Amino acid sequence: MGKIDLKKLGLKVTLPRLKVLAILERNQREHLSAEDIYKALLESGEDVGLATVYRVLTQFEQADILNRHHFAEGHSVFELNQGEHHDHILCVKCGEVDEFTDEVIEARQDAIAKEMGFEITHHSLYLYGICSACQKK
Amino acid sequence: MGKIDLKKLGLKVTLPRLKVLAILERNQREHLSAEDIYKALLESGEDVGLATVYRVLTQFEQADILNRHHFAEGHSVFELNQGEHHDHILCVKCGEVDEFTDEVIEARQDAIAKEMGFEITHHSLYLYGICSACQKK
DNA sequence: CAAACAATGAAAAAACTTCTCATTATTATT
DNA sequence: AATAATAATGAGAAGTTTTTTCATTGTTTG
Repeated sequence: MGKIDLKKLGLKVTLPRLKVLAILERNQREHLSAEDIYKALLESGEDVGLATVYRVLTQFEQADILNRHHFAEGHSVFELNQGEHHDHILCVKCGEVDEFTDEVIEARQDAIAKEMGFEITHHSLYLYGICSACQKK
Repeated sequence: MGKIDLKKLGLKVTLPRLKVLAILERNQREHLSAEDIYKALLESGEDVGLATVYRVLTQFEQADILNRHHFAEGHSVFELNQGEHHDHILCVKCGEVDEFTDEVIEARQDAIAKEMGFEITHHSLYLYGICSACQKK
């Protein structure tokens, strides 16, 4: 996978940015909140302020390095932009998050946006339900 | 449209609840935040506390009287549950919100949830883009 | 290596939401 | 219509999440 070049994105190469990036790369399957990342940094003995974490995440989002999600939790979570887009399905009981993609849905979304005169920039689709493990409890 | 019977829903019929309901009914095409509703009440000369507005909205959500949405704004917005489900398309420039429904997408969502072993409870789909009016600017 | 300027940490502040608690209102029952 | 039981309310405090401010530090370009 191609390394992310901060300089090319107009961002100075600083320790906080590299550290946040490292945390995200180490947790590619997770959806981390700003607080999660901040705690992970503290545990690694890094001295990065929470405000900086928020700033860096916002910059990374604008640079399309990562995606921000608003699950029904009250705070944002982030994941590295891994090239192929995907959507999410979440368990309302245990909080598990799975991913999926569906060509049919993608195509319909584009068609709908076109019909309604919108130039689509992005979308968010979250399915909420009870996962198989929680159904058995 | 059938009037909403708070009593049948296990909610006592109180002035704040009726007033919030009236605001929502008067703005069926809008997506109002708790603050919006609170301000609308103040402007109507009603003496309702913000905490009550939040409480009532949460109760209405649980009673399925309304839907809560988490657009990419950082706060919840609400709209009366008008029977038929619909999704949303939002303009990232002017903030306009339009609605749509698509049988194909609905069906695929159910199929995907089933495939993944989920018992689906609800979903949220938001398309973001630039509306036709803003494209011309 | 120095100057220009952007990034940082810490703390304060802002924005949104929930909680606490004393008071008031609603309801079912007289 | 009055009462008792109980739920709802308003005000403010407090909790969360996020942004801003500002003095200091770090990065980059030439």
